[in-house]
Amino acid sequence: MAGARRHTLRDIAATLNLSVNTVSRALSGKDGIGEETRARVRAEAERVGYVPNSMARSLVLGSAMTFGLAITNPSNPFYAQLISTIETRARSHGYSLLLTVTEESEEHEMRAAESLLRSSVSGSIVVPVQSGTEAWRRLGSVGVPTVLINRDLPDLGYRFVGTDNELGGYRATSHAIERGARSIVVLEEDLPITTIDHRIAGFRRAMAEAGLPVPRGSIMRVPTRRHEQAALPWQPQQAYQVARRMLRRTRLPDAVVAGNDYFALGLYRALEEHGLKVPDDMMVIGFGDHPFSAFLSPPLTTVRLPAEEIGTIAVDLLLEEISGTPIARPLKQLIAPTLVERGSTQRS
Amino acid sequence: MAGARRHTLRDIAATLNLSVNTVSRALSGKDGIGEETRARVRAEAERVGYVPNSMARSLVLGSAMTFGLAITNPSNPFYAQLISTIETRARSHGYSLLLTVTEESEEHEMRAAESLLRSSVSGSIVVPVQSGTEAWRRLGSVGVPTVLINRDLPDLGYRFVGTDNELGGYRATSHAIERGARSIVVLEEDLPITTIDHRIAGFRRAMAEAGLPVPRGSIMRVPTRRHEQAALPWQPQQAYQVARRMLRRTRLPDAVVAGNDYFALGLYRALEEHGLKVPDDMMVIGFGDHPFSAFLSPPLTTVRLPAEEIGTIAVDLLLEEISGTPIARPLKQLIAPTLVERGSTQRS
DNA sequence: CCGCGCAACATTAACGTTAACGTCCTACTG
DNA sequence: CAGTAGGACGTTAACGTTAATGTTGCGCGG
Repeated sequence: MAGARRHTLRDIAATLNLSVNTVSRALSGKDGIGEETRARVRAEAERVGYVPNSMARSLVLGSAMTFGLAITNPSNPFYAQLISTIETRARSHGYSLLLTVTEESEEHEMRAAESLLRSSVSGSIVVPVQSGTEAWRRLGSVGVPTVLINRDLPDLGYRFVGTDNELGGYRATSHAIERGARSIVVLEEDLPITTIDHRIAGFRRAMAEAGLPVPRGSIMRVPTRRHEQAALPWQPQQAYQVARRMLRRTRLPDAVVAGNDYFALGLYRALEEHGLKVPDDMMVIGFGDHPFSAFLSPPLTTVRLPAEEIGTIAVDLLLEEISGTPIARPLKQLIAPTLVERGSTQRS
Repeated sequence: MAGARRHTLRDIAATLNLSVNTVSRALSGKDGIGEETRARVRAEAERVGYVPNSMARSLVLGSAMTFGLAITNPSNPFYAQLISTIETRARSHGYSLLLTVTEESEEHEMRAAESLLRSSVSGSIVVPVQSGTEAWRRLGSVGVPTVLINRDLPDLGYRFVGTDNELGGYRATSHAIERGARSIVVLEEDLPITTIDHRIAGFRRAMAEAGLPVPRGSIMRVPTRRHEQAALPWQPQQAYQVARRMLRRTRLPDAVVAGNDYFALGLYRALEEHGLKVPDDMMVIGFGDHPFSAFLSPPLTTVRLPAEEIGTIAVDLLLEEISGTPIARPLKQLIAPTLVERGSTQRS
């Protein structure tokens, strides 16, 4: 790891007896440069392994060619795929990705926003913790294009791309009803997040349309304490315990709609221990279509979230906003999730 | 998203009738500044919402206070946790994280290295694709401290932190033998990666020590075509198909050691379809301890990889190298994985 | 043969910050 | 009371790049 100082434009200019500006223009392909000179500059740059200093470049250009991405938890498969999609798409347009992990903590979120601000990111894509709007308000107020994904912060008036969770909840529930369920329980995370509220709203709508009652106890909350285990995705363990509590009831539901596939997994175990068969004794529907879900026994019916689409649109929105083209898209954009029907709702 | 220009030190200096330098020192907490002046500066900075421009700062300081992280695939749970750990630890030391996704492609890797170089990262943590060393050689040659994780590139002589995969393979295999297995098959990914080779070497050592033969066909390869589905983790589907091929053999193994838990999952299905019970008819051991593995039926015995430890050490190595403290650690560091014994190897 | 225009380069300034060095004034020492 | 130390601030330069503006010299038309 030898500390060979990096070569600069000045170095090249000096060895070739040219001015710094000439070298700059030669390398950046601008005209007003003789072909022979350009070739000489290129050769020398190649020889010494010249790498432009993008900090100096950003400083003078006012743009860092970097997008900031604030994610609550990369171990959530949905967010992992978002990271992949966003990074790849951003890079294909010449932008780098500055990643911040907020761990569902407002304090981390503040630091993350501060960090993105300092770095003068050209734009940022944010999954807000949704416990406060302060952190991200400043980003917009200093003119950093910001797109919220997955969870909205309506107060800010930012662009938003997310899943139509209401529709997801509705489709999952309707599907269960179609397959014969009359009494349905929802197993949701214990976080004050709009995505969850919307899913529950969709559940209620489906039940109402079918004329089915939603008695007390239909919505069960799984305590997830994300703060303490930030690096881990939702633990099936907590859902398992809540499910066991549910199984002590005298009247059991015909179906359970779980807030994510890990919850469904915990439920699977509780049911197995209790001697109940999926789907004959109880149907199970998950959310997220995690990579393992298709291979459970029985394969899990689940709502597939449009991660790729959300990531792609988010980047495109930033690009359009930066380029100044008027954006012919709605301010808030909800992508419909699709229900993947599998064995856990397929009664024989 | 009003384009309010960002305030600079000069703005503050102007309104307070001070010099830029005074303002700078007041805010950065250096001495040689009157307490009253410092308070006035702080107040004004607060009032206008001053945010230091880290590009200008990096330019003059020569350090961007940024680490680069090159990951092949964030959807791999192991890498997802690495990202989490590394980001959090880096941030706690004041460093931001520039993330690049290489998608197991040498071409992407070249671009990633180039990008990190341009950004003058203070250090970088790299999971190499291992199809070539060229991309990362330059990083070191211009003095960027670089730590390889998970996969080594011995030619480069860089620091390396990874899992002791040989030991992992050995422990998994020994465990199966202890539990009575005599004929064992290994299901591994079809990539030319040292981690896989080491796991297989550990397998062979355990077999040899137990005096067991390793006939042809003991190592089965799962084609994974990562390039085509970069955003997805390993698909159980491919392992399932390979497993079915295996089940057509006349003599079946007593145990299968899978290269990762997704493979084990595919195997579970193949076995179930074939009417074979885990673990009584065949034991299964996975690699990675993915979050779902403890909740499979039966729960999967698997080798837990030390993601947190690797991420932490990698960041610490960079910090030490940057601070110039002599590092009292071996150049190559292998962390021992731990075997998590669960139901899939627990015969009744 | 004069002057104009243009190609090919050089010079200068600027981006926002930090570091090294200057300058002033006050207060203390002998 | 002269000398000086040091606190409080200002000035200057630098980081590496790009953009705006100068400066040559040469060819060409009138």
